[in-house]
Amino acid sequence: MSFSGKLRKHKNAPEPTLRRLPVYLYFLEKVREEGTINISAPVIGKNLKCDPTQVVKDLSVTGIKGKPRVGYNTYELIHALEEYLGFNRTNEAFLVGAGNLGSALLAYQDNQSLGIKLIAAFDVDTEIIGTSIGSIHVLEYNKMFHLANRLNVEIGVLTTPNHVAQKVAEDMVNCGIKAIWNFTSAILDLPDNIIVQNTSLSTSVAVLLRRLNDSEK
Amino acid sequence: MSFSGKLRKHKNAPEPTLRRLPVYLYFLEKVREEGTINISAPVIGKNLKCDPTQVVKDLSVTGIKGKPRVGYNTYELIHALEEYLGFNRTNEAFLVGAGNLGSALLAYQDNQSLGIKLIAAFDVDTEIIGTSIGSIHVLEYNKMFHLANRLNVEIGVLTTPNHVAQKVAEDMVNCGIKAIWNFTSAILDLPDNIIVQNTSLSTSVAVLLRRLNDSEK
DNA sequence: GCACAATCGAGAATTTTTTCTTTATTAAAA
DNA sequence: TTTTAATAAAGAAAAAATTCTCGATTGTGC
Ligand SMILES: NC(=O)c1ccc[n+]([C@@H]2O[C@H](COP(=O)([O-])OP(=O)(O)OC[C@H]3O[C@@H](n4cnc5c(N)ncnc54)[C@H](O)[C@@H]3O)[C@@H](O)[C@H]2O)c1
Ligand SMILES: NC(=O)c1ccc[n+]([C@@H]2O[C@H](COP(=O)([O-])OP(=O)(O)OC[C@H]3O[C@@H](n4cnc5c(N)ncnc54)[C@H](O)[C@@H]3O)[C@@H](O)[C@H]2O)c1
Repeated sequence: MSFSGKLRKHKNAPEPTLRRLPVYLYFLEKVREEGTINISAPVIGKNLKCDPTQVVKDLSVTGIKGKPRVGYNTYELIHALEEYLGFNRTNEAFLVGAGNLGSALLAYQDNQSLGIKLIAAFDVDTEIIGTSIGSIHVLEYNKMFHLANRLNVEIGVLTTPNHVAQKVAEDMVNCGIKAIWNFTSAILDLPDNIIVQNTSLSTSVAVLLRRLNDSEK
Repeated sequence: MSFSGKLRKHKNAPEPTLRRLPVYLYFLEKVREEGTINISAPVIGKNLKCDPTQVVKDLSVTGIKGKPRVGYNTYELIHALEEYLGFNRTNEAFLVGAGNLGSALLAYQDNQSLGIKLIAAFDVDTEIIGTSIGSIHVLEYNKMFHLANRLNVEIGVLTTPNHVAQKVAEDMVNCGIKAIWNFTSAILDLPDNIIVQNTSLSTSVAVLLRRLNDSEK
C-alpha cells in the first residue's frame, strides 16, 4: 500500500496507471492544439519516453478504441480521459489555510484547471481574511461550517500549518467533506469512510535525491 | 515505468518504498519529540495504517536492525533514514520562476527542511527581481549562468509557466544542473543523463477524484 | 485488388512489489 | 532460571504491474 492515503481498491485502473493518465491528457491537449487529429501509441510513447504497449494498456481503461495504422482520435481520447478522471465535472472544493502554499493554489485557479475548482478559502489570520486571491475571497474560518451545509462541498484542500491539521481535518469532516487533499505533513486520523489524499513534496525530493546519488557513482 | 521522470533502476530500494520513507521519517521525528526512545514496526504500522511487515521491509533498506520485543531505536532510525535519503546533506538548489508556486517554495525554506536547500531564485519579471522571499533574493535570470559555475549547484527547481519550461530547463542543463524538479506540466526533452523529477498536482487530483467517485457507488 | 507495413488488442510471460509464513531472538513474567 | 509472548528478519508465496508476443485489422502503395 502507498501512503498517498487510505487504501481502497479500484476495480478499474491500477493506481500507477491512474497517475499516468493526467500526463497523457496534458500531452494530448498540447498536440490537439497543434492540430493533430489522430495519434498512435508509439508516437505518444516516444514523446513521453515510455513503453508503447503500456500506453495502449493505460488508455484502454477509458474504453476508447484505437485503429491500427491510425491510432486514437485525439479529441475522442481527451474527452474520454476527462470523463474517466472526472476532470470535466466541477468538483467544487474548499481550501483551508491561505498561506504561502494555499495562496499559490488559489491563484492557480484562474490560469488552468487542476481538476478541482476552489470556490472558497478559509483562514484564521485577520490580516488575510477579507482579501482576495485570484478570484476567491478568503473568509473567516468559522464561516466554513455554515457555508459547507449550504453548498454541499465534498472536497477539502488542507494547507494549514502541520500542528493544526488534525483539528481542521476533523472540522472538515464535520462539515460533510468526504475527501481531503492534504498538503501538510500531518498524519491524519479520520473515520475510514473519509478519503485522504496525501501530497507530500518530500516524497518527490526523496526520489530525486536518490536518483541523483545513484547516477553519481 | 512511472512518469515521475526518466527511468533509472535503484539497486537498493524499490520506488514505492522510497516514497514511503519520508513519511516514516516525519512520523519518527514526531514521536522522538514526544520522548519515545524505541518504536516497533507494529506500532508504526498502526499509526500509519499500513502493514507492519511492510514497515520492517521498508526500514531494512537503511541497514538499521531492530530488536525483537523492543523495536527500533528512534534516534538511530531517524539518522539512518536521513542518511539514506540524503536529507542530512545540504543539497543546494536553484529555483527558476519566483511566481505563485515558486514563492511558496522559497518561503517554505525558513520553516522546515524539504530535503533540499534553495540558495538562489531567478526570474525575468522586473517587479520581482531584487525582492526577497523568505531569506532568498530573487535575481535576474541571466545571473544564473554566472552563479551556477561558481557555486556548482546540481539541482534546479522549475516553477516557470509551462511554455518557457523547455527553454529554461535547457539553460539549467547548460549551467551544469544534473537534476530538475519540474513543477510545470511541460514534458521536458533533455539529455538522458539529466534526471527529471516531475511533480504534477493533477496526478494527486486524479487519484483523489477516482477514489471519491468509487466510494460513492 | 493484393501484398505490405504499422499498430492495436488480448493474453502470456516476466518483473516488481506486497503479503504471508517461519524461524530466531529478546525482554519480561513466572 | 525457565517459560512465555512479542517481534524482527529472511525467505516463500501471492498479487500487481510491466513488458513481451502474436494474431487481427487497417491504411498505403504497387
Ligand atoms: N509552502 C510550501 O511550499 C509548502 C511545501 C510543502 C508542504 N507545505 C505544507 O503546507 C502547509 C502550509 O504551508 P505554508 O507554507 O503555506 O504555511 P503558511 O504558514 O504560509 O500558511 C498557513 C496558513 O494557515 C493559516 N492557519 C493557521 N491555523 C489555522 C487554523 N486553525 N485554521 C485555518 N487556517 C489556519 C495561517 O493563518 C496561514 O495563513 C504546511 O503543512 C507545510 O508543511 C508547504
Ligand atoms: N500555482 C500553483 O498552485 C501551481 C500548482 C501546480 C502547478 N503549477 C505549475 O507551476 C508553474 C508555475 O505556476 P505559478 O502559478 O507559480 O505561475 P506564475 O505565473 O505565478 O509564476 C511563474 C513565474 O515565472 C516567471 N517567468 C516567466 N518566464 C520566465 C523565464 N523565461 N525565466 C524565468 N522566469 C520566468 C514569471 O515572471 C513568474 O514570476 C506552472 O507551470 C504551473 O502549471 C502551479
